[in-house]
Amino acid sequence: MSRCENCIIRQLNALKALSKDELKAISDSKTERRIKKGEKIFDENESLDGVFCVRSGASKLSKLQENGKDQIVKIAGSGEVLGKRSLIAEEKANLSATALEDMDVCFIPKKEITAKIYTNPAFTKELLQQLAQDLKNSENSTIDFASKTVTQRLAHTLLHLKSQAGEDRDGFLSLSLTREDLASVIGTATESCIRHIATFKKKGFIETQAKRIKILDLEGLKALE
Amino acid sequence: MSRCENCIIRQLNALKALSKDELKAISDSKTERRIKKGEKIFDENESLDGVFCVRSGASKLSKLQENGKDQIVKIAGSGEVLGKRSLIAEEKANLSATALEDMDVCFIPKKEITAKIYTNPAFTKELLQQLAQDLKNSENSTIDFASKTVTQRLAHTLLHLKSQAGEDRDGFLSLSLTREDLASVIGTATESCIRHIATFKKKGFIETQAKRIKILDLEGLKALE
DNA sequence: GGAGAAATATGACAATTGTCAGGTTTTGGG
DNA sequence: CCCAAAACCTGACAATTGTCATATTTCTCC
Repeated sequence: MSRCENCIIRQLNALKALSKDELKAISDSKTERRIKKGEKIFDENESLDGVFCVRSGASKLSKLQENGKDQIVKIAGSGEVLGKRSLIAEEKANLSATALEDMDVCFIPKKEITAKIYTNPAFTKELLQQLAQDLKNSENSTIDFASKTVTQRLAHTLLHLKSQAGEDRDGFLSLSLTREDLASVIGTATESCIRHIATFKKKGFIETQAKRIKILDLEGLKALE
Repeated sequence: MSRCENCIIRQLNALKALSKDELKAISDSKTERRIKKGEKIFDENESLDGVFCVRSGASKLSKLQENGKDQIVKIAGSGEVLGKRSLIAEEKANLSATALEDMDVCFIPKKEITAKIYTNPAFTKELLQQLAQDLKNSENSTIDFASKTVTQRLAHTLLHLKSQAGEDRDGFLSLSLTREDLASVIGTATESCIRHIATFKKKGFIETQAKRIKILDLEGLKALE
């Protein structure tokens, strides 16, 4: 069983502001969970009594639409704390979280977090700043959807996936989404997404091998977004 | 000169968590500003050393796009605290704020706010919850742009304007945006927006008088969104 | 109140995106 | 390794949205 005090992942989120003793308390009350690809971590409208700290693996945060399609809002990988917003707002989850790969997450009960918000100013500051960043990212994402074309959003998303999840030793994006999920991230129909990918291939910007994508011309993609 | 202690507007935002003494301190250091329709309150990339509490009048928060168009992210009216996100993130403004009507705002210097974040837990909690709400709204807005049609977004925006700003005695929306601004809120071309408005008129959902819009069939619009 | 500017409106057409239908390839479990 | 299911891909066409050109109406301010 791993200990929060020794976990490097916490450097990536607000938990880094906690003292060794505080981390020990969290460590004692947390539970580790292994989540298989495709499993849900939590569902929209679910009451969460804690947060999930992602140790490894990527997840998607999405919301089911009336037409039955799942609209992805964000891809969240290691270091992210899922359920943070719901915990702070004291509301049910607005989005559901689903594993895109096998994941290791730690569940930290609500009381461990809320207690510290009012007693550890450094932690509070981190939380506020994290929310402020999330808000900026979300606003910028809204702007992209409102004013950019599918081509631009695809280029942007591929570049984002490269910097967020990285590449494997063959140069392919480490996180390969299905075309359906990629289309949802971009906010378009699966077929439309596939066609734009085909265009990018023809233009030499990318190369694919089954669902995997390799970026060949970074500058070319940057010029598009 | 009005005093924060007596200002009812603060009930609408995180400032409501402050004590009378804290409000007095803020009141002494704040400056009131009257902003004319069309004027900018602050610009994107500007360093803000405080926040603007809106007493009256509506504003738009927007970001200039490469194509020269302004993408509106949000309409902010009385009670809203503009610049909050930048102050917390300790960053330059991500969006610019422009008056849509004549406005009265109070400028509150940064230090008045930051000091209280770590000393008044109730205020901190309000701030966190406000950011969490903003984040949820922004995420839901992203979802709408990513998955809804222009018709749906227009219907939704009209209903939102009605509940946010209300109607005048003739039943017209109190806040009348130009078609260009309305199009930007919706994320479409001005002409497209105008055409959808014409369609709504033909169907009896709304009525217009110059730029002003009156909602005739609330249920009809709700069914569309 | 009138002139000029700005905003609103409409037509015609192009470009983009969505949908449906059908194929092919890939994947994962036994 | 094989087979069924899932994912991927393509074509054909429809629907939506964007663009440009040009009226018409409304607003502004002198």
